Amino acid sequence: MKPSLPKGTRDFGPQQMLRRNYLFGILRGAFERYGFQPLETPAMENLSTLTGKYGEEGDKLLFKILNNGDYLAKADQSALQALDSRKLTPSISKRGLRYDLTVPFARYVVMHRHELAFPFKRYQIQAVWRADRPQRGRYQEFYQCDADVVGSDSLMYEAELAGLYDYVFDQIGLPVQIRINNRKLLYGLAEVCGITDRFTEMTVAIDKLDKTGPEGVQKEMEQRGIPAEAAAKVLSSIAPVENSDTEAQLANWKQLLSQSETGLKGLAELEEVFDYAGRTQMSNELIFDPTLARGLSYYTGCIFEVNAIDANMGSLGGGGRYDDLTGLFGLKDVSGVGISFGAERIYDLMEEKGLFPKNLPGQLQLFLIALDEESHKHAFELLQHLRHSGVASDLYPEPAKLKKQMKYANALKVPKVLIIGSEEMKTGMYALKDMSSGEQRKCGIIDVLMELFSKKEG
RNA sequence: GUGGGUAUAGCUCAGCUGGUUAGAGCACCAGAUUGUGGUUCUGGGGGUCGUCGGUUCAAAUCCGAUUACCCACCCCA
Repeated sequence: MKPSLPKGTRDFGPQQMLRRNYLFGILRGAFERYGFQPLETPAMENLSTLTGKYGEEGDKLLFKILNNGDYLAKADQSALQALDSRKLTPSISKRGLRYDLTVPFARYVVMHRHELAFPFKRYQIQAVWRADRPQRGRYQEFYQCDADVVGSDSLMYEAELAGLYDYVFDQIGLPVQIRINNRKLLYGLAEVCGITDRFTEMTVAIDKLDKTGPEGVQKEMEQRGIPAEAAAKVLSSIAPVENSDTEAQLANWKQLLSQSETGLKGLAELEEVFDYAGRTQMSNELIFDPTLARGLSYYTGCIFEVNAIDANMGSLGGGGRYDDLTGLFGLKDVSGVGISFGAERIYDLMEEKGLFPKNLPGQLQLFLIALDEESHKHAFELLQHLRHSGVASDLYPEPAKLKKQMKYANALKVPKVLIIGSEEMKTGMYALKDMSSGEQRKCGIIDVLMELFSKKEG
């Protein structure tokens, strides 16, 4: 049998994993520093938890798990006869793979509402699965990295999440632009233009601005049943005003939305977020962007998106506030706000820009090579000392030919090799070789340790 | 869900309108070099040409079906 991989899935080899772990480590550290607590939920959920949460499209993309045992005996016989897959599904599958991290999180919050201290802040880094057709940068199994707060409508959290984005991308060494808008402001715009019945259509169209340009958006809105004049008004309103700062832009919008209560509320929220954010030190820019819409989503307040400054890649993360996340599970009026990091894209960009450090945590640091039986035993003892001193190290399983062992060390990409023969064993002065420069010198075990630890810090 | 592409060595791919024994680069193994990898040179191993069927004296090559993967759109991360 020929080994193969299901479509849209990937193996992550050792070199890739070291890099992924480095990135996830930065995220984990940042989440924890900002007071978010870790959470993991099962790979599979009851189908009843998942269906109906992602729209009709989403339901089609759910991976369903076939029931165990004689599932056909318990199947809906009439649906089976009629070859009606949709009707048959609930009777042969009661579980599915998680589609995102937000819905399982909402389920968790509702189930544990009496034990949790609100506001509850959690982060979650786990794989999710979607039965989408794969394409470039899109997989059926991929990781999401989310941080959410539920149980408070304080706008402090919006500013905090912007700060979290800033902190993470600063640590990674990737300059970004953090954009913020408010769905209420967009709703106000729809009110002013008289198209509240086409609000979702409007946001979906606006979302495509950077892809299709103003003409494309105009066309899209008209196709979706928005009158041409109203569409033109929407476009002129969100068009960038040259040489104007955030303050001036917000003032401008205040005038535009003076007849819309919702719109003004959105503006006031944005002002408050900027007030909080202004009291923090940020390395990246937080800018108001009225063209940010975030499509069909369930967001109801502030929304975010992050883009790399000098790379034309899609967004590296996004998020926002949703007023009634847990309502679907019967817990009303719990406001939440959260963000997500597009780890796969961030990874690709880091690779492209060479942002991964050369010495990654977890990488083997030293490889021991022994040349005869006696020195092999000696090396084995030495190895235990090195490991207990905190050096990630290894030894070839037998005193094979030096060439063979060197070749192995090279394949492992280990930065340094320690060669031990009878002479070295007697004197305690080992041959320490740097694999990239090829330089080699004799040194005692203390020197070896000093060399490795000084390297680690630098 | 709609449309397109590809399938030949472990990997990336050549192989013209059908015609001897199916090739290259990388990788692998051995030697040049009995205490030095990565670089260089020499040699070597490795393929039912995705699967099934059809056309033909003859199919990796033409035709059909099928399976798998990839790419684009929709949507999304």
